[in-house]
Amino acid sequence: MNFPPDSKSYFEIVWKIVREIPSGVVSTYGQLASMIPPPPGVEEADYERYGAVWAGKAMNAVSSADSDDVPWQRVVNSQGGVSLPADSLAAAEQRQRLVQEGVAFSASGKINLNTYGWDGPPAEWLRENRLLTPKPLKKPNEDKPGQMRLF
DNA sequence: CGTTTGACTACGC
DNA sequence: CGCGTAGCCAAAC
Repeated sequence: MNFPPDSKSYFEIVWKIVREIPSGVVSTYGQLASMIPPPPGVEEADYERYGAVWAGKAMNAVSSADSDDVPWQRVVNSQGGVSLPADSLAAAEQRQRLVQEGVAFSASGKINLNTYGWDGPPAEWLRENRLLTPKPLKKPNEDKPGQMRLF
């Protein structure tokens, strides 16, 4: 399917959402896309598949646009890892910025989304902006409800 | 003007 | 748990 007819406008929406991500937590490309309704003329199936790619392009466009206030470092891939070339300067900066915010990386360079994953903006904010409920950053398996920890 | 290349993911080994 | 692949297309080379 084609790139959104008005990619600039799509980017703006992505940036708007990213600005809502609090310090110390992270979102993913897929989660961002899940909050944005499919642009006009885009089949839902296609959107589900490539929405994350568009979110990535939106992030790619950040530094070169009037979007310096977008906390781009808080967007990672579905596995909780930095998606820039591992040896790039930008990747190093992203990791550093996140650590500065208190986000921890595992030995393999991944962030535990169960701990640092974003739940999304308040329902009211979503409604005001005509956006959808984000897909959870999952793995309900690890923090078993009902299983209490004794210290 | 043909090729390569992405700030993605889910899926299969 | 890690690596490769498909699907898709605009842009940079």
